[in-house]
Amino acid sequence: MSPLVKTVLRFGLIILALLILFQLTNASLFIPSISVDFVIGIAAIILMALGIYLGRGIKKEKIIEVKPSSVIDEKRILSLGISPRELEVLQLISEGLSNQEIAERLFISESTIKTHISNLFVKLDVKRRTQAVIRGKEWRIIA
Amino acid sequence: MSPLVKTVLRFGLIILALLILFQLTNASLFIPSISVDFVIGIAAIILMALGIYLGRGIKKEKIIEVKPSSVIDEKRILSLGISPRELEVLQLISEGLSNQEIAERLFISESTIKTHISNLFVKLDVKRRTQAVIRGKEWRIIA
DNA sequence: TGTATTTTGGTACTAAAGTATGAATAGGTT
DNA sequence: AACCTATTCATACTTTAGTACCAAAATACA
Repeated sequence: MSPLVKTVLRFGLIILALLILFQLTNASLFIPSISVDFVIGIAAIILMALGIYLGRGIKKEKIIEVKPSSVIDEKRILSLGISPRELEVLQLISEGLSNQEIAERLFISESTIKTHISNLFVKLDVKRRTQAVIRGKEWRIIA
Repeated sequence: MSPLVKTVLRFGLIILALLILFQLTNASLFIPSISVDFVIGIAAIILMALGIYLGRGIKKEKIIEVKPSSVIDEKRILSLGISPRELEVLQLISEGLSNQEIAERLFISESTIKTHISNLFVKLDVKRRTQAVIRGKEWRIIA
């Protein structure tokens, strides 16, 4: 089901439930055999069930927002002064590539890769590529 | 807050809300200036809010159940023939330690660490420690 | 146009990682 | 006892990683 359909259904349910409640209230006023307390009880159950259903829907969307928590923190990248190329290299390091392989992938010399990596280590405050990957993920600057 | 306290609070809220509702209902019957529709409206809002709050709690627990999906696959460790010591070394590699640091941590020589690592690489079918970490997590043999 | 940053690359070096091979020891199994 | 596996360690070696220092282009920017 599309989100739109779901939303329409939800609001439809709310309106329907409210209508039924008002009708029940009126009925209870004219038909003494149905106690007001009974109506209130039914109303309570219906509305709480509705609330739980709606709350679930709200939460579901929130979960969807939370789950892809691997959103890159652009601000931190800027504050660390990490250049786009350096970030690209870091990403490839995290994918398990060697300096040679990264160089071939980016069509530049291994020498340049080493420069980028050395600069990265300073900015990330690490000593090894394995630590760089951990930091990169900790600080959400790579996926 | 502990889960027990939360549960008590929740049910306390439910009872409180119901009591208020019944009181309001009685009041509306004897004081005509307060319309029944008004009471029903307030009841609807309170109960739906309560329902959403309760539903949120239910969902939160479900999320907690889903999150710790990183259970170590002991069967795969055995099938790969990875020894306890090798696994220990792999874990420390994944924490960003150098061979020297791993050796000091485990009170054995760096030479032994290299042996373990070489054997690990064969079993994991990788060429570098960065790849070993990726494989280790892919195959759920490390956290 | 001048300036700052990024990107690129080189050389030379040190350090770390990884391979290959062999071997000793301890513990558990048959 | 004989056997197997895990663990340990060493030597010698090759490869990769990483550092230090420098410098030329390219790019962006005011």
